[in-house]
Amino acid sequence: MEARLATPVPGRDRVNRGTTDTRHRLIEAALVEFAAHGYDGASTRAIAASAGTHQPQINYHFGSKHELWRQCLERLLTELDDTIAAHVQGISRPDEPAVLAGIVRALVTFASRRPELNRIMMHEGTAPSDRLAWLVDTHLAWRQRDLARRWNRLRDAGVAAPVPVNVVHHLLIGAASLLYANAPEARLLGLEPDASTTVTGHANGLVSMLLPGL
Amino acid sequence: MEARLATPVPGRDRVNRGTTDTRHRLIEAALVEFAAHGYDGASTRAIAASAGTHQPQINYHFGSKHELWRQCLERLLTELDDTIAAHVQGISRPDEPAVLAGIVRALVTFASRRPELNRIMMHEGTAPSDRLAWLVDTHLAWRQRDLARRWNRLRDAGVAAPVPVNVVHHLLIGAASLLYANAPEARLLGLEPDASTTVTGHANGLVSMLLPGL
DNA sequence: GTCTATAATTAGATAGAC
DNA sequence: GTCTATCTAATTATAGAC
Repeated sequence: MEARLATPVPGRDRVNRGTTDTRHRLIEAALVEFAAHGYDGASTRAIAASAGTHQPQINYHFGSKHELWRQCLERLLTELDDTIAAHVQGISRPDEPAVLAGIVRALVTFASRRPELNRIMMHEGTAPSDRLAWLVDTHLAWRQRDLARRWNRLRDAGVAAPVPVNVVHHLLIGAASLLYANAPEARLLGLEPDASTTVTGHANGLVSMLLPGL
Repeated sequence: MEARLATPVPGRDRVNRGTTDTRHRLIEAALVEFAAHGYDGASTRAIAASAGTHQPQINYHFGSKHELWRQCLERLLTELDDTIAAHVQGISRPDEPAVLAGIVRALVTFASRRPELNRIMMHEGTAPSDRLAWLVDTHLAWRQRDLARRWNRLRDAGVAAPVPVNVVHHLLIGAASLLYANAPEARLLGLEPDASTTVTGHANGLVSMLLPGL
């Protein structure tokens, strides 16, 4: 593993910043490390250093690395739901096609602003584990079923592209998020995943591909 | 990291299987481990055990974990090129739209049969590293440029969907491969990424989405 | 609640017998 | 070329001072 960070709170000793503040900084630092290097590749020392504190704080505040990871995902999925809700509420005439278009735009927007969720999902999805089983049972299954129901109705109505229901979830998530999940790679290729023109062009193109009858 | 494997060649001692045989078995085992757990998460001990040999064999045959990883990618990318070539050669009238359709079908087919390449790419693309820089320089950049040129011509001809060139590479790869890269997740969701009906439906749907004017 | 010190385990790489 | 034994460094988690 490449060297990354080693600054363990320079100078100040035993600063009490309150429990919620340290917890939030640890979660924010952890979700970035988990996203960049995967669960096994992320070290609790690097996370603590990035949060400006020391490694044993993780076990004090969360009990274990696993529980810290779990709370990172709760945070990220809450933010995703907030983003989707905001996009869907801003629709003038909310019929079914417009709502799905709003969800697609929300997925692209969120992936660009918070690439960490899709990065972690892509790391976890490559092998069975307790973490993956928890993710699927508590957060992924109902989302996949909800999209499948919407897709079936839109296919029947003739507005959706001829994509089978059993592949549409991963096709949509992959098409919407890989550019941002793999942003370090995209930047080396000369692309600009962070540019607002990139994101809006991406969202518009994906919506018109998925819903040609809109 | 979860426990996985611990069977270190039971019984037979110092069996000389020839250098190429052991090398091939190590590469095959390594690419599966790298795909499942990422570079940092994959242990050379687990790789060697899965290949039916011992951990120091990796350094004997490859010099380092990094070089083993590099040779895994050479192997996988060669197989990808073979798959694309086979799909493109089988086209009766090879005009530009038909060739791109063949490439798309090849990407979906290969992702389903050899999910390890896309898994490793998704792991590596989430953070800068020497490995990522090597991947982009020697294997990814020309592929992205080739697709961009094809896409520009097909957009001008009016057969391609209204997707900007700067996002089409990741949109296509993500849409084509996430279902198989994250197959362990998909299976927990009740999907069947390995079924031939899934793969052909996926490929057909993606082609008609990307090339509505075909 | 924060910090230092450290225990217990595991990592990749090397030396040398056969 | 294969195997055992081992070195050094890194990992997560814990004990206890302040």
